[in-house]
Amino acid sequence: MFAQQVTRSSPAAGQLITIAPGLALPGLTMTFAADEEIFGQEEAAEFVYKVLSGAVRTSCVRSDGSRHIGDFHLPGDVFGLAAGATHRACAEAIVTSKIGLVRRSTLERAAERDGDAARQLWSLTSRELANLQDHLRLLSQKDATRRVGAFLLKLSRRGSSATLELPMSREDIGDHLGLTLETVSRAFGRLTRDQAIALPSARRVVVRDTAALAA
Amino acid sequence: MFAQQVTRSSPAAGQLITIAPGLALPGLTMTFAADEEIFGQEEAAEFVYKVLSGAVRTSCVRSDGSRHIGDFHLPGDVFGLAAGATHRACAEAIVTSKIGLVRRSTLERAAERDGDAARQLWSLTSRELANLQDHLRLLSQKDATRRVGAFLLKLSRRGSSATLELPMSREDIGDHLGLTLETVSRAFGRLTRDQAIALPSARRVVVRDTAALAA
DNA sequence: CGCAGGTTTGACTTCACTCAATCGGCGTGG
DNA sequence: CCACGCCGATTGAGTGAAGTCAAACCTGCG
Repeated sequence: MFAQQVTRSSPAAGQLITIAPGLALPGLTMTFAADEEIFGQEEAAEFVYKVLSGAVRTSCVRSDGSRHIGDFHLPGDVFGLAAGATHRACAEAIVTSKIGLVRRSTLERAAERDGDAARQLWSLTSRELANLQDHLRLLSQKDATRRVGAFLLKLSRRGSSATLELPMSREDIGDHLGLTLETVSRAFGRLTRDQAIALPSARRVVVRDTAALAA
Repeated sequence: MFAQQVTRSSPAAGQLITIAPGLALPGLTMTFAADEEIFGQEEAAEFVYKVLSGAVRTSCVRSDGSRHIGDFHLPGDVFGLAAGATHRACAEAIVTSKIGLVRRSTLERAAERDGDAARQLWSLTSRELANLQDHLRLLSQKDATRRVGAFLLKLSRRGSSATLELPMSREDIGDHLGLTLETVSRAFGRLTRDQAIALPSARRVVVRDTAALAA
């Protein structure tokens, strides 16, 4: 059931990781296999992470055993920045992923030295917060099809092409949107029938009508 | 239907507003009547606000006309900090509220001068983000009673006494939790029957069993 | 070629929404 | 001081959308 650290690569040190435009800091890169844990809930927050390739989900388990996926992180995204002393969620690679790591202490020293770096970090956190507010608005919306549509729309805005390659399963999407995997699947079906998207395969989505998704 | 600026007080300038522990900045205080707008959606974000007394809701209207309440702000809370150039939501006083205002430019100058101030602001934003993540976890939970229970629990942790005075209506709570006002009312009823809370009056809640609320 | 995983589809149930009526407190005015 | 009216809250009946359980279906991979 759980991630096994089968193919964790030996860390490569001495890399420069670009945390924000104009803010590159020394760190290391590691490769994580699918379903491998990057950091755990309640774990001390030692690093800040950046997705170089692959995809990551940050999730936590509720008291009733159900899982909540806070967010998905795609190449270019920085995550683990919002944590306090310990992580409030765990992060796992969805597919094989190359991750850049920068020590928080490195970050803090850079912020102290350089006011511009501090502002970049502040701005990064603010943008993350705005993202979260959007997602909140999405979730407080009830209609399942709209939720899935908005989710796909957000993904499609990231990619250059109209075709999306989904790294995550229906269950992952469900746990992110507060729906069951069956409902997510039915929403895909309805969107396909309504010509809003096309589904060449289960994990490949072609966005046909962005307006219909936003509806 | 909408806020009317009936009793807006003339602003009192030259006050020191405590934005964060050890970060008091010059600003002004204003008093807003119930349902009066503090700032509007799409409005330029000129100030950062702090609740001195009363209660505030930040909300926005979705494309389908329904209202989403992002958060409630109680005395001591700072809001409007996360905004970019313009506000992404509007803020209204729920009851008569005294609000402290500090210009963003004042804040930014303080952050540039003083590294510690910058860190305080960063930390404030991070805490707001963590709050939002909690709320997200709450919302992706389906059970209406649990949502309301968790909401009351969060409120009760703020107050010193076990008795809560709710400034907001059932509809406000519903728009915050993604429920209808009737469902909120039924959840209150169920929690009362289960001895988790007592309801001396509609707007007064006595928390009897915190464990039952968390369940 | 067959297995295992994720995905789709189906039948049934449950829970929240909708619409509607009633209740209750509070302020106003007679 | 009491009666009325207003507004928010509660309660009820019926509907609909998503959840649950279960079976069938791909599809990539050993």
